[in-house]
Amino acid sequence: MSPRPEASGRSAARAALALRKSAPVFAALGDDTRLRLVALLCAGGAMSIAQLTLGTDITRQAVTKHLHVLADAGLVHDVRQGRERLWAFAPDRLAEARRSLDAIAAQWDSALLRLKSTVER
Amino acid sequence: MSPRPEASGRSAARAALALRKSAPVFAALGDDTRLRLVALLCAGGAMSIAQLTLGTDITRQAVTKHLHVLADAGLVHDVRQGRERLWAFAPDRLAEARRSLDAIAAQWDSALLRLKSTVER
DNA sequence: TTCGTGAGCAACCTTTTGGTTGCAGGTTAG
DNA sequence: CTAACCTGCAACCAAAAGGTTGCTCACGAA
Repeated sequence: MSPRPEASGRSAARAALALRKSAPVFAALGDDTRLRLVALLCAGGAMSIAQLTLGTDITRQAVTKHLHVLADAGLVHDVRQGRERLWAFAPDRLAEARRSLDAIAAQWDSALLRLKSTVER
Repeated sequence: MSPRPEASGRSAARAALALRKSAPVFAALGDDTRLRLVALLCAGGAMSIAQLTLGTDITRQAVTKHLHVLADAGLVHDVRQGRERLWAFAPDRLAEARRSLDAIAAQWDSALLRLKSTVER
């Protein structure tokens, strides 16, 4: 009876917790500048703050703040190297967020299926 | 030559656009209350504001504001019915956001692969 | 018709956010 | 050693976000 399609039980509660845990990640991604930073670090490997500021129209300090927001959300981590500080993408939290969205979508699909079967009955 | 694995060309630019488009969706999901609302509407079908306020410790007005934020992000839409107004989940934008996260993850994986092959060479 | 209920609108308040400027501290190249 | 460069910290500011209260309006049932 385990693969039963979500009877509002324990697994739903677990999903809700995972969802609440992903909220800060979504909040961190919900900004153009930060989303761009994530994409950059994701494609180009670790970069310094100065490099990340290049190509932006905001101050280095603003970029620093955004990086800290991303770090607090666990999307990014820093490595000190000499006089620079390199920032790198950290994939774990984003994977969690991805699973959360998948869970929501799956819940929607199953709700649609239930509705359809109810109508046909 | 179309399914070439991302040579930083036109398709990358298209992905960047899709990403920027998803930022408002992530911003809308980046709040505990709204995430909970989305999960509710996703599982339970359309609901009125009064119903959605039940089980929350905030005012009906606050819930209304959150619903408007979600509607602006395209995650939810409303249907007027008599004196009530029902809110329902709208899956399209969330699917787009999901694809955006997938694209980021894929970019990360391919970057790792490139790095690995470079090291081995 | 009248009363109860679900909703809209507007004003207001506090906290957070996104951004800036200015200055001080390490590090590395010449 | 010294100058150039990358970074950190703190103060400050304007705008946006999250929330509340108070009032009004529309609908439905009795």
